[in-house]
Amino acid sequence: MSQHRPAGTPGRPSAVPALPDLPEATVARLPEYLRALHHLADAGNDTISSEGLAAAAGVNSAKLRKDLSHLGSYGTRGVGYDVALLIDQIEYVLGLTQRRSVALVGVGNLGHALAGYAGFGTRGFRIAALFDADPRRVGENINGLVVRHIDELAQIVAAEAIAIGVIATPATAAQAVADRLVAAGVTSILNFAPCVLAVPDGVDVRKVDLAIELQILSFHEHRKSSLTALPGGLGAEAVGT
Amino acid sequence: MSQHRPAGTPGRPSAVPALPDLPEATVARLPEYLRALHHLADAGNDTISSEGLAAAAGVNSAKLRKDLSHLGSYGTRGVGYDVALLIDQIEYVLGLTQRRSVALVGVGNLGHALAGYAGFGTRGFRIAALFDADPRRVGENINGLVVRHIDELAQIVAAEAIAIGVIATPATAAQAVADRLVAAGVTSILNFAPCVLAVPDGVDVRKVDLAIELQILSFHEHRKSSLTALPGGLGAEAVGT
DNA sequence: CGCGATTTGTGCACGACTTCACAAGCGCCT
DNA sequence: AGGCGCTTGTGAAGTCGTGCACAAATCGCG
Repeated sequence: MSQHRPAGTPGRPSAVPALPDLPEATVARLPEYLRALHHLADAGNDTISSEGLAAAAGVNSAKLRKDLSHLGSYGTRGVGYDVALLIDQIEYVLGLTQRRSVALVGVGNLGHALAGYAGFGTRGFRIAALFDADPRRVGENINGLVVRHIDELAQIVAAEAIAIGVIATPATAAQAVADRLVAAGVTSILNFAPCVLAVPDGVDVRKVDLAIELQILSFHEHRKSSLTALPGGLGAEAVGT
Repeated sequence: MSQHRPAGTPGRPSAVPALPDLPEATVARLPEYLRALHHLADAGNDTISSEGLAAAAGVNSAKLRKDLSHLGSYGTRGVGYDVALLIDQIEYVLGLTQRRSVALVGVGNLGHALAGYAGFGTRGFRIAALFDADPRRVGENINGLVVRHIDELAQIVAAEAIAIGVIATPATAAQAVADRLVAAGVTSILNFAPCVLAVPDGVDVRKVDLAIELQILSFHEHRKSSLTALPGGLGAEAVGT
């Protein structure tokens, strides 16, 4: 991760709250808090205690308080947190105050599903363009978006100021696609292909590999079954993340 | 996680190599090593150094050696690791020597894609049954599997000895589905619904939330853009995981 | 106005994970 | 046989994350 701190962080005019550099573990949990908060808000809650929010997000309450304290002091002792205010704060920190456009490359099995996934739209993102290398898929209309040929990628990414790319191609094509995305100016990539991507410094990559998740569960299954015939409960819940 | 250690671990007959209790972080990386090893094997490599494998898996070589050392000593100094042997060892530890059956609940947008995803089959898993609550979907044939009504879940999970369940339903249905899976005997759940699941001790849950991944990337985008006009490179690659 | 109940924010100790650096081991070449 | 180069396996130090426990702060009530 980046180590640089903005030179003038202390004593700034507070016009913009300034991004504190959060621990990566905290960043990974903020979206979960955000989801829980929206849920609470829909249920009509105006305030929520750290205990309550922690339960809704499935974490320890001390951890939650520490996470939120990194954003600043937005709770009231004896009362709890203002739900609406906290939502605003987290959305600001996560950069969700502006809807972010993403480019989705690879409209196969998984790509199709992602293109149609409503959760992106409701949580701050807009799929701005679909690409595929297969000419037979180009022109297809998915959810109101037309699939374009990947050769148009650079032009459209630039025109729409897209900074995030999603790769849902086979692993063999993923590196080439990543290279094209980076060349077009994308600086964050979500990779669903089961392979490691090499990208320049300054480009962030996150990977989601569905088979890996199952293999991790398989390990725990294996472990449990090799422990049968032992007295006492096993006690395992919410493995890893 | 489980704290119990098998009472008789030291001095066992070594008929079965015995599962060492691995650090969770190591377990999460083993599948990645496994994928890289298969790739190397396909490319005709018989042995591989920790440096080489680490590069292929996108990790630090010291970390890789420590991870593998937890499985036992399967490398040769001055030479490296025997690819085939290491594949066997990792597959054994992950419990992939037997193909594991999984039940997939929810055949919507995402469920469809998962049902058709070839990566499961090639990496140790078999989708043994599909379920949905919507009668209009029941009976549909996806990839050679017939969608069944969720009321049949208990019976089929028992009959096929299914231990792993995948939830690809809307968030509103996820907890109810999880309860039914657990009641039917499933002890590991992969949850794609954006919500927290409550399950009894002894049941493992892993969660994949696509929007959360994007939100984490969004944070880093926000951070990068608030750092422009600063001298020097930013340097960020392979954020978290 | 003061007191008690409640809840946040945080210092601190602990544990987990990472990374460096190097001794020990292995094979090859002479 | 012996030495040299390469690579593993691991001690040790450092970093990061977690969770307890409590002081500080706020509200409501008598």
